This record gives sequence, C-alpha cells and structure tokens, in this order.
Amino acid sequence: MISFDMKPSVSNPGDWDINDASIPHVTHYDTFQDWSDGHCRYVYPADCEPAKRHTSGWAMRNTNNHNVHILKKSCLGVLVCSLRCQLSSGGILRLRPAICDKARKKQQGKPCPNPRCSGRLEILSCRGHCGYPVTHFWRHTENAIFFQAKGVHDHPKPEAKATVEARRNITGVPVTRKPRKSQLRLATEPRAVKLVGRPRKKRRKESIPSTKNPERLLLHSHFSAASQSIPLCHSCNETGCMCPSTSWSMGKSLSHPESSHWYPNHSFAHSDVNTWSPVAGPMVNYEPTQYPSPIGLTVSSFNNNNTLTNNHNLSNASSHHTPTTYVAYPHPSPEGFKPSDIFHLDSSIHCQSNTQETHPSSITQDNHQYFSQPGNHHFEHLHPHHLQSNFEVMHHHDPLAQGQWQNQNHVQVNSSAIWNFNESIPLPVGTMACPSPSFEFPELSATEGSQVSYSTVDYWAVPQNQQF
DNA sequence: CGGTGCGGGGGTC
DNA sequence: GACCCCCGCACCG
Ligand SMILES: [Zn+2]
Ligand SMILES: [Zn+2]
Repeated sequence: MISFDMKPSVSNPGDWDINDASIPHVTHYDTFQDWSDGHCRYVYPADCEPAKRHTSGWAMRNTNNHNVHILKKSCLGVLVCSLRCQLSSGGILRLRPAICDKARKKQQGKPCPNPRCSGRLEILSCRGHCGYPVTHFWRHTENAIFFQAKGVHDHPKPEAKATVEARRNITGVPVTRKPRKSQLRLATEPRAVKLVGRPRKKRRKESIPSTKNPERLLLHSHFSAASQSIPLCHSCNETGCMCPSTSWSMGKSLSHPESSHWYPNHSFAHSDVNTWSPVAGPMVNYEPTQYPSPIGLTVSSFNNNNTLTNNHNLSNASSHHTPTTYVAYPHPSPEGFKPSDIFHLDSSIHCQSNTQETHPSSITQDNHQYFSQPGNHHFEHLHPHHLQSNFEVMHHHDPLAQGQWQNQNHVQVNSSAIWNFNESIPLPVGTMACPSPSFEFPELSATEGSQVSYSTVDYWAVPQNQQF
C-alpha cells in the first residue's frame, strides 16, 4: 500500500508540485530541513533565511534548468579519501565538495589529510536520482518558499557548510552569514503565474522526471502516480523505475510520518554522519553490517551522536520570525584532523597540481572504476555488485541507523585522535533563524590557539602523502 | 577566492 | 522537444 501523506500544512489538500502552474496557499510552514533526503516537499516562510539562501547540508550546485522561477540544484556528492581510510573517530573522511567548479577541481587529487593514509581525495558523486544527482528545487511565492527534492542520496553526508566556514574563520577568512542579494534573485511569482520558463529559444519549464538517460532507466511516468497504488522507486519516485539502487517497498519517514516524504529503505544519508551504509545495489533493504576496512584496520564500533540528522525537527516553525545570525562553530576539524590539514583543501595557497589519475592500485582495491574526462575531472563508477564490500560500516550495532536519531549532542573528544585535541573545548551551539534541525555539534575541536600553532606548510610536505 | 544565480549553448535521446 | 551537462559571467562578501 502506498502511503503518501500530504503534510497538512498545505491548505490545498491536493498535490502540489514545484512545477505546477499555481501552487496552493499555505497556512502552516515547515521547519527548515537542511538535510532533506528522499522525495520530499517543504514549505518555508518567505523570511526563512536558510530557505532564502537555498542552502542545504548537502553540497548542492546550481543547475541551469532555464526556468527563472524555479531554481534547480543538483548534488555534488561528497569528497572522500580514495582509500576510504578509517579515521580515528571510526568514520570515514567526508569533506564538502566545493561548489565552485574550479575550487572543486583543485580539491580532487589532493592527498588525504589523514597522515597515515596515502590516499587521495576524490569525489564520490551523487547518483541518487536514477543515476543522476539528487536535485533540489526552490520556488518563491509571495509569502512562501517551496522546496522539493528528488532522489535519495547514495553517499554519505558531506561535512556541514558551517564546518567549512568555521575552518575558514580560523584561517582568518571572515565568514559572514548575511543573506546576499544575489542569492535572492530567484524571481518571485506575483500569484499564480504560468511557469513558461524564459522566453528564449524553446526551453520550457523543467519537468522533473527525467526521461533522458539510458542507464538511468527512468521510465516515463508522472509524479502524480504517487497517489496510486503502484510501487514507487525510492530513488526516483517513479513507477516502473529500474534504477539499480531501488528499494521497492514503500517506506515512510519514521520521524515525520506526516510529511510528504518518501523515506528510503536503505538510504546512506540517513545513517549517521560519520558512517554510512553501502548501497544495496540491485538488491534491497540493506542491513547495517560490519565490513572489513579496505586498509586492514579493525573497524571499531562507533556511535556518533553528535549530529541531529535528517528531518528531525528541533523546534517548531513558530520561531523563524527573526532572522538571527547564528554564531555556532561546529567542529572545525572533522574526524580528528587538525584544521590546517583541511585548510589546504579550501585554499589554493599550497595547491599542488595533482592532476594525475587516481593510481590503479586504489582503483582495484576499492572496486571502483575511474576514468578521466577532459579537464582533469575524475569520475567514478560504482559497481553495484561490488559496493557491499567497498565501504566500512561502523554503525552496525546501532539500531537507530535506519531512520531514527539520537540527539545527545554531547561533545566527544577522542583521546586517540591522530592529533592532540586534548585541549579541545566544547564550542557554542547557536540558533538559526529558521531552525535547522540538523546542525552539527562539535566532536573534535580545538581552540584557535592550538590551531594557529600548527604549521600548515609542514603538513603539506609530509612525504608519506606523496606516494603517487 | 569561492558561493551563488543567471543564461547561452552543446549533446543526447 | 526535453533535459542533461558544461561553461562563462556577474555579484557579493
Ligand atoms: Zn585517506
Ligand atoms: Zn547526493
């Protein structure tokens, strides 16, 4: 049986789609979801700052859909170590891909910041929407901001944007959180404007179900099929989809049974931030299990509760009246690296032109297939039947790994971290204008003083990371 | 320098 | 025609 529950916030009980010519008036708004995953729709108040910025925890880049009224963004995946080395925290490295193409190219191929690892950074691209990246759509109306997402992320969460910014803060680059005008340029519709797209050429409004790609196997079916008793693909939300990462049973969000949200049965993204589950491939219903580490380390049990994750409301919607800037500093050094290690990933100061291909050994080892395209891009093909052995799963014991979340939010300081974080102090937790339910809390952190003492140059010269 | 939004345009189905 | 992606530009902080 299909359970597609419309959130009661939509005054029009009928379906709305981001592409609809007219979108219903809403009387109730959702709290901001910056880690939304799966097919979901939310309505935010027009003054919701994160919504105005079209932000997301996921690294989303603008995609041209040739429609002035609907902003489309697609997921860039996550920046991981090619060797999937295990961090002291028990997780794997999950850096945030730069949104800017140029900066992202520079990130790729850089040495893994883990001093014990000879791996290199590579993009684990998102193929969560029938092989295409997960897409987000934003649409502004007079008094609301509509959000719709398509697809289920098939990769771990990247570090939060605030983490990257906090790191930059430490390096001295100021980080401001004021909304920028340029970000708010998305045309607002006077009322029920016909979405004709821009007048140019023949491009029209974006029709969401993709019918293009051969390997995506996205069959022609309409979104509204959701209301029918036809099995839907969790990934593309289409009937009849045969995309490989599909679970066919209907899942509903445990945390938000009332929301219009298809909840994936095997979403990685819904596992803990520092861990994730391998894709189930053509199979279904992945159960968290312990897998051997690719580098032979014992995979330790790790239960990271430092994050409030997907779709977990922390507070109600009544609190997004004042656009307060939040001054929280999530752990600026995720996974136990000293921040300066990762600063290099943000800065081009010490940029090495690591434009070589990923070395074959890691290719074989990881059961990944790499090929390059013009422009030194590294693309990755995941072989679904190999994926089960590809990745570490540290979360095997956590019964909540499949959709329920703990929010203990305590600060963990891992004394066995590679770098000495004994001086770490808990960092303040801020509030957001439109409360984000998934703000990352510090796990490993350091005072500015301790970070300043690191030599960012030295680390870059560590020979053990130059083995390629 | 990088995040963001806009828009042109090529390629593919 | 639809829709993917890439690219460049402009703006901003
Ligand atoms: Zn590594
Ligand atoms: Zn994704």
